[in-house]
Amino acid sequence: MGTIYDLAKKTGFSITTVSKALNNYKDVSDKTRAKILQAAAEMDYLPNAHAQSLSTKKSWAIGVMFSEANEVGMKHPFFNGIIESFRHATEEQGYDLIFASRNLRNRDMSYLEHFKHRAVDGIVVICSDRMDEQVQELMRSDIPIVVVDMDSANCSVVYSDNIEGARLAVNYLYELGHRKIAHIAGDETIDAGAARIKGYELAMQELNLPIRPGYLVNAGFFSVGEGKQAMERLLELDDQPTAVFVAGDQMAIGVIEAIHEHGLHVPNDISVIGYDDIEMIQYITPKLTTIRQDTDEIGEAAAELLLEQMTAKERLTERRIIPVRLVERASCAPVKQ
Amino acid sequence: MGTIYDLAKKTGFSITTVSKALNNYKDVSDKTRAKILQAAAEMDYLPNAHAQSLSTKKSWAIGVMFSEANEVGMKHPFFNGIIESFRHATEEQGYDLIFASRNLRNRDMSYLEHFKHRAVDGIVVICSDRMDEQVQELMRSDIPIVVVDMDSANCSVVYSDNIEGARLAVNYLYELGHRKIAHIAGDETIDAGAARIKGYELAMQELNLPIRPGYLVNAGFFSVGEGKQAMERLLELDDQPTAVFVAGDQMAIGVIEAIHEHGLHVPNDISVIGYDDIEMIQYITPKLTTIRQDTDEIGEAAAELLLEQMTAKERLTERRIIPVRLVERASCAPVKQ
DNA sequence: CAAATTACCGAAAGCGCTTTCGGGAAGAGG
DNA sequence: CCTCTTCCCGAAAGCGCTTTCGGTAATTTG
Repeated sequence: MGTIYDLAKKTGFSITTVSKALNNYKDVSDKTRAKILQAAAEMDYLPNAHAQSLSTKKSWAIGVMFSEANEVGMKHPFFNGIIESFRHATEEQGYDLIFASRNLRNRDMSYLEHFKHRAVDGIVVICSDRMDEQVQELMRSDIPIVVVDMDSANCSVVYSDNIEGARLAVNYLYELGHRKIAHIAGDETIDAGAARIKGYELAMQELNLPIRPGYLVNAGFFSVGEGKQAMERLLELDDQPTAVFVAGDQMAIGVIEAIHEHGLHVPNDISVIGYDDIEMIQYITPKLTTIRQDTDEIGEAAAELLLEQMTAKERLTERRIIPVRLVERASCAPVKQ
Repeated sequence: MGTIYDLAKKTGFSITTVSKALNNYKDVSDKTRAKILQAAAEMDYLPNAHAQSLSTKKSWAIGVMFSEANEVGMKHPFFNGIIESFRHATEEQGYDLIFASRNLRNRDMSYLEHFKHRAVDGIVVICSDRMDEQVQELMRSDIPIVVVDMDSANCSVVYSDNIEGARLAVNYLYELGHRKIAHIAGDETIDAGAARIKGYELAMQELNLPIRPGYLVNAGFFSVGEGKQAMERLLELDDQPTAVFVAGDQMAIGVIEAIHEHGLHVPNDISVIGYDDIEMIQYITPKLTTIRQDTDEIGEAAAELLLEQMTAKERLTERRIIPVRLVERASCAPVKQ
């Protein structure tokens, strides 16, 4: 591979000139530039990123932090769609992604510390838990940052229009004739959960529908199992809902499971609508009608907001809310007379 | 944050001594070490990773390359399970993962070049396409490397016991009374596809079952749609199989869809068994019986093989084959009389 | 008590690159 | 022909850290 010293020796120029030629400085003649590039190609020269970063204070790396709350990490079907799209967008600008550990030579360190150690140019955090101390610390720092799926006044954020999504869901059920509409909700400590609850309440109010006792049930953190449990609570009610709006697709899978185990049919007995539009719900029975979050667009928006800060070299606080849309499949039907 | 120069000034020692104290050299007294560590803590000192790497030639970073063949990247439900477990294992040893782009200041470069540029300590590639020129190049290099889901004599590899897996599947169907067993296969250019075909043929031979005309159908690259198409071909046969072993879960989903659309029932009319055990198949109808690949163990084994090389600082070529097991669910039934 | 260890510390070189600044040569202008 | 630009190029400092090697002071040994 070699260094610029080797290149300098080989071509007879100084390392200064070599470096300039490589970096397209204008004060080197076309002829010498050509010679140097030629020599570089011949010896497969590649600049050392660490030396460059040390000297320029720019690492061309973006640190990514996943919420580890549920220990799924990159397996999360919604988050990994976002990160994939984010990666594509930043890759085009020449950035690499680094997934940091919290372990430095067996010494524990926070994500912020690790990112500072690595001197990343920016940080993306994909996390729903606003109480996470690690995330708080990142947000307080002065490194360019964008956080996804969570709101904050102190840094750039991007998330879906959860209130509108909830409204879409409720209105859709209403138009199918449903009046007894329940909501299986995500925990209120999670922004997405709270916003969808709010949207549900708003929509119900706008439609002059009462939220009957027990119709708003907290199902925690979006897992299949929690969804199932929540639905079982609804099925115990004397006054059962005819439709349920579920705050997440994974939960909705559990919800459908519970309904089926109860001997009821989806959607003939109970309609269910989910949220997210993760891939697998196209393959369950019935195919789930849901509110689609556009992971591609979320990832791109996040990249955009972060790149903006990195080139401006200052923190900005922009909020980007991505529209959602309803995807009609087969889990909702007109209410039975 | 500050540098070791600041620390030196603050404590009155030389930067040499500061560095030694920080790195637990034994030729610095306990007293001065304590002072220096104390000062370091006070000023939130963190070593600069780039400077360290430049000086030590160790970056504590592992480059990861995903097969981009199907453009799913980190969304791939099987691969991302592996990478997640790999990450956990390497994190414990203090390594960070870097997902490289192929773009360096708008200059195209290969993954190998990029990894050299970043001076990673090792590389993990998760890829099934043995023809990928990028992967070939990585394997030819002298950087420690481990490749997952593919065989090679030139570097450390880890993959599932595909032959045994296929055999398990076929034998299981046989024990249920099936004799007309078809195989919907992955493409032979993919190691996993080829091995499962081989296992299928072997098992059929061991059981003295003929592979009837049209019973071995190539379904390409493991997608739902390709699986569906392949099954439609099987359904056109005069002599339809009573059971089909499908080389991947995603394909199996398509297979079931095709069977259902044909008015037949799984498993009463046709049994289907998949491969992988990705999460979503627990939620489809019927729940898919499958051969489970242990992504956790694969990721750990890959980490182990790579760490071994990185500490030995030389390339090794070890092959690790991870056992599989059959997970019985509801998509297979005894053959109809 | 002199000599030989041992314990502790620092000067300096080096890792590979960028960037400022100055200087010489060539060309332009009068 | 002389001065002023413009064009190219290189010396040197600096980025933050590691590591070798040598030196002094303190300690041990005989």
